[in-house]
Amino acid sequence: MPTYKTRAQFVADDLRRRILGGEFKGGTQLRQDALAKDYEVSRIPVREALLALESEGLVEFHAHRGAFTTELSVAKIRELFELRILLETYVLKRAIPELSDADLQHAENLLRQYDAALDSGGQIDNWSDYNFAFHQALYAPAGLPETMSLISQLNTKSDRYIRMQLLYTQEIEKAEREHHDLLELARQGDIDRACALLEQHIAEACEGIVTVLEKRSQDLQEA
Amino acid sequence: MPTYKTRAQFVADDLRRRILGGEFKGGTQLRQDALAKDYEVSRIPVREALLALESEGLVEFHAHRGAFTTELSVAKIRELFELRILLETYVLKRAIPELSDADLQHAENLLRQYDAALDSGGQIDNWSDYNFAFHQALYAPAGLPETMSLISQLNTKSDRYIRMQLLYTQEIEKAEREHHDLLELARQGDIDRACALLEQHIAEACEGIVTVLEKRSQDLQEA
DNA sequence: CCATCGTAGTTTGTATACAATGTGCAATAC
DNA sequence: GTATTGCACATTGTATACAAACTACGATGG
Repeated sequence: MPTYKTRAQFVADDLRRRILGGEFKGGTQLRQDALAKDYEVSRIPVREALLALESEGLVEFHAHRGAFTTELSVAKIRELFELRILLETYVLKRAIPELSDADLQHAENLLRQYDAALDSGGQIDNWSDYNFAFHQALYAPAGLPETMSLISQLNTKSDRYIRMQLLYTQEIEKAEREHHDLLELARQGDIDRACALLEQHIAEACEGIVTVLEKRSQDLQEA
Repeated sequence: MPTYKTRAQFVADDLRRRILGGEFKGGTQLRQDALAKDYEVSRIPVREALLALESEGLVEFHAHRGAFTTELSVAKIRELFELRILLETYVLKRAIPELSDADLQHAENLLRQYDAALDSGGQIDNWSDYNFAFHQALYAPAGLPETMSLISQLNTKSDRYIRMQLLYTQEIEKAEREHHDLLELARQGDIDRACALLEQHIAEACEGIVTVLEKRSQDLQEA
């Protein structure tokens, strides 16, 4: 918890937002000089920001050639989502027996805010944040911070594609219903069915993304 | 695969080696100026190296206060090793059906080099590298690069403690025998027993480390 | 005597300037 | 006409210099 935010962190946060928002197509070079001008800082904090994003898997550095935004293949996306299933069902299983009333209340509050935001016109921009916050609320009581960190990583990497899917399909309501069901199963302490639902929840999101990607690459070939 | 090595990468590699080698006790501050003098470079590449190590979990940055080497609690070590069991048995299960004769030969060659190095006086320094290379040889055929990357991360984080354990106990020969058994089970395609052995292999290493750590902290309290 | 504030000194964070490397185009040779 | 070489330019990587923030210690007030 840095009490103060350095310029490098500020640039990193904003660049992450822009990349995840889809502003740059995969493989585009991020010129340090241009970004430095954009943010009215020198290239040093920009470099540091890019290095931070590299460690998150959002950009790749090639020595003396610069930073390029990464693009995931369908195979890697499937792999990421398989990992998410493995890790997230693992923590959920550990978390459910530890869930306190306060934890459940907290998760429910998140869902309510969420529903409210949906009704007042879909704010897709920060849907990902809400989404992860809800999952985190269910997972955190397991008391496995390292695991949570890995899950967070995986979510960041796949975030771009989740947003893309949400733009093309109307999956938010479905995900939302599943979230309510998941919370209910967690409340009942039904570990097996909760994990099964979670697995399905993630797997279907994956398939949705792959479908969109393959459709889009077909469109590109036709054009 | 950078064709050329920048100074930042060189410093990062050497610092990683030093940290994992136990040169710095947990929580010590790494002063950029001192390191810059050490390596006869400016502070810029040193900063970048420290940032890289931060993303690997070996150091922590506090804004305007600098970088400190991290120290893992027993709870976090247990968590890391649980994650290793989860992920490594997962890839092993996927890898075994894909293992070609060449893959098995490669793994066996690594074991031989390893045995030879052991006989000619224990080279603990690069034991970790050999160790990971062997495991990687068994896992790689699964064709799951993202998963391998996570496993590699977890190994890096726990590496220091593995070395420490090896210094205090004579576990290398035992690990080595288990490696031979693991290879044999993989060759036979016995997924269940191979995964069970792997799980035991990792879990026992974890217990060994925890034992050493708790003994050491007792010694410190007495002193 | 303890707490709080201010100041000096140290260390980090960032800007500017320079060096090193990669890229692309043009000129030349075949 | 094509391939190769060399040079100019653009971009990254690093050094130096400066600004900002934290720490520690002592002075001042309660």
